[in-house]
Amino acid sequence: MKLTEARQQFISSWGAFGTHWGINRTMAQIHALLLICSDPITQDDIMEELNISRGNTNMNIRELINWGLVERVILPGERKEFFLAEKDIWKVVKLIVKERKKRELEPMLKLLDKLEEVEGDKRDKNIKSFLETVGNIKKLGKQADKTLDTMIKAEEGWFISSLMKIFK
Amino acid sequence: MKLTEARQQFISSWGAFGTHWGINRTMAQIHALLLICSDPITQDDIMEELNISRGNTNMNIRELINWGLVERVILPGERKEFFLAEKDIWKVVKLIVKERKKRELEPMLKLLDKLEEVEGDKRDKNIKSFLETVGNIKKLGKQADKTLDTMIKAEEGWFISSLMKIFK
DNA sequence: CTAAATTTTCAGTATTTTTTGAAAATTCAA
DNA sequence: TTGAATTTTCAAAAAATACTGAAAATTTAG
Repeated sequence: MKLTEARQQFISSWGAFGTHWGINRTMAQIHALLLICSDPITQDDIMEELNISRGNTNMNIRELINWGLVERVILPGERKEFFLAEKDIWKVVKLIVKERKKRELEPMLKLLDKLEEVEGDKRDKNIKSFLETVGNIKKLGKQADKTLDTMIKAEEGWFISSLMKIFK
Repeated sequence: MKLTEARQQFISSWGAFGTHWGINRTMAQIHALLLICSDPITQDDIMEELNISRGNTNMNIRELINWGLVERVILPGERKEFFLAEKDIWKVVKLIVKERKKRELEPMLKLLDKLEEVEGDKRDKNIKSFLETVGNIKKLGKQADKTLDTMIKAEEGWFISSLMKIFK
């Protein structure tokens, strides 16, 4: 396989992958492209490579920057802005986990706390079932939250070797 | 908060949660409803509670059954089919992980294997960068794959206590 | 300051995804 | 069997989401 084709496949499947994870296709594709470029590239480079409009490119780059996955680079003597992705995959994973934990897991846990205060006779079958479900989800969610916190702080080497010990 | 309101909030936020995880809103809402019902319920119950059409209900129940999250129950003396969700949250998580691993992680790893066979001079900056990115993602992906396999087979108690040891 | 280059915004458009509802298929009691 | 009850399918409609492109805002070299 030629590099050009390999790059295209990587970008397109990373994009499809993203859509299964609540990230829009274009954002994931731009990210993929930046991941395989060793040097910073411009908006126009991205527009050309992915065949997308200026507005679309701009908005999605900004979002990638918000996530901390991409940084703006100013090259001396150049008028245009350049963009560069974080290449350390472990850092990438941690950034994504951190962001999604904040956006999704934490609000969910807060809601579950509130829902446990539901009023009514605890012996009522419906209430019992509701509280049981909510309680169990919360328990697992809290554990996941702690584990992810540890992971976010961890060095890759340390984390992987800890996992290895358990999961040989 | 009254049970009715609490149930609604739970269902609606579980639905929103699902959309961030590549599961459609309705499927997640039906799942939420079934999770908090101790007894099996019918399609019509679901349609009424969630205000959705028969076709939509039917398709999404079927999908939940495909995932192994819900089972069809035939009650003696009843003509209609009833549905019941797996209530053990640990099992639920394992079923979801198993399904998504199969649908997403495994195909991705297969693709990365293929992409590593790209032809060309390994000293070319672009090829080098491409191979490095692909290789690193593959390495992490393989580790994740192994860890998830262990998790899928594990008992909750064992798994959580193993995590506790590391992540105190 | 001026104006060209560049970035950002956003209303309108296009695309994708989800939902509906009615018809077709299936099931099952009698 | 038969036909009423129930489930399933799927084309068309609606809703949600993403994208475009041109105008506005911003930046910077001279």
